[in-house]
Amino acid sequence: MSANIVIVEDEEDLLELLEYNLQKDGYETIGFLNARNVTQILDEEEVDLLIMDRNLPGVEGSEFISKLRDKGVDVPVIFLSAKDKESDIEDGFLRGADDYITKPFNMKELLLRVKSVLKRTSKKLHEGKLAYRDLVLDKSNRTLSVEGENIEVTKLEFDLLSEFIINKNSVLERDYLLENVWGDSENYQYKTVNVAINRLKDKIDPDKTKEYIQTVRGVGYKLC
Amino acid sequence: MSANIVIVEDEEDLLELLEYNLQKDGYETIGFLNARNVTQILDEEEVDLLIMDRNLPGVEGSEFISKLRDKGVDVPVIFLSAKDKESDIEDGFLRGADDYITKPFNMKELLLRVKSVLKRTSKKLHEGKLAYRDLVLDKSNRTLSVEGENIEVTKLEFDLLSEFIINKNSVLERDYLLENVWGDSENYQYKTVNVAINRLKDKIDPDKTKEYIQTVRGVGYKLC
DNA sequence: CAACTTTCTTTAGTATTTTTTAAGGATATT
DNA sequence: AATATCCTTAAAAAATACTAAAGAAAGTTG
Repeated sequence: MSANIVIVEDEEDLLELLEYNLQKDGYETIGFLNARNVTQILDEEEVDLLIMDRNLPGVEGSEFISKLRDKGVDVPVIFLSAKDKESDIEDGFLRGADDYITKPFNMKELLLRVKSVLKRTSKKLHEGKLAYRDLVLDKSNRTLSVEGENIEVTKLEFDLLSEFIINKNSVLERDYLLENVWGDSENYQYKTVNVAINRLKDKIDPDKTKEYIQTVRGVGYKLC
Repeated sequence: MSANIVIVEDEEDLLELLEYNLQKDGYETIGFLNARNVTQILDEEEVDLLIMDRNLPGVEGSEFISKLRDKGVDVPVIFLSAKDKESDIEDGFLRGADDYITKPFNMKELLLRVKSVLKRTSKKLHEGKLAYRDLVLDKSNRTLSVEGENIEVTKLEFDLLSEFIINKNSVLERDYLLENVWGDSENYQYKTVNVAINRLKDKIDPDKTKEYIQTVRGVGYKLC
């Protein structure tokens, strides 16, 4: 499934050019000539990226984003702007933009920045590796190696350890784990987590010398 | 605590300039003239960002990052490059960089891009820490350090000390503490607070020289 | 499709840690 | 010096976690 991109740009030619190029790269685009109906779209549709001219007639682009952020909308934003004075660049970043491109710009670079922002915001579901100390998880194979040795893990164990590596050094509460690994904190009791974690501990550190996962009594567990 | 930034740049003048400016902005920097010992540093230290020239003698910057990613190292990377041919930009992004700046660049923009990358990658840098004098509580780990030394604390002790740091300098009555730390002032007697506080005092100041928590006779306790 | 295997959840009993209670001694306040 | 308040200590109680094993669910194989 491809990403949905909303573009707000008052120069009609440029808007068309952007839509054309982004669509050619396989993205779904929705174009606007002003910021008026954008908020609504963000509420209703799954929007993955917002590309926005800062110099819109009426509302200032950065002002607009600032308000969005205040409302808790955290869609990634790339600003487009003719200005390149330093103060403006600063303003753009400070107001919650994820990237900033000054006009005139190279279309190819824009496409790459779009790709880059999407890559780091989308959760990188089935690619790459996660590592911590001598634990290495390979997401594509769903395999685990400990100190270079391959260890068989079940789906649950893999997901659980992923969550810990992503949040290394933070204590994860049982409720959080049930919600984010099991996907439902209502219909499981927290002891389920205990047992699952101990099974995992046993697999990654059978001699109990490494202390990868520590239990934080009364709170949860942490990887460190 | 500020972010740690590793910079790899073979032009000595530029490296110095970067270090100077980043340090001025409050970051800790470690500079390298080549990629040789960088891997080691990434293993050993908590590195929050890697700024790397792509055109290093010997190893190609993007090649280097590519290998890091394969090993599961997920430190954010900003590439620096004199090249601006399209094919290069693409390569740079595809190999796991988080941002890309072409030389010659505006130092202010670099600083802002650094800030931006750090903001989205490590939210927990300043967040979630409570500190007073040389007591530092990290909420995400639930760890306490006193004068830089890590001290084990239980859930109750952690919550208790949190309450004191949040309300530093004000006297907290036993009833208030039972209500806000224990969550119930009905079913506990106030002596419970005494014992808990003394246990805490003992942990954070075993020699009794610091006087972090003072008892206010007839009223309660305060941290100062 | 039934038997089997594997994985996961629940339960119960046990072990461990933490917290509370309580009593006697210490300290401050009047 | 008398009194109220607080600290220290130790033991009892409570909370929490671990272990092992049985039951349930899902997937596999003959």
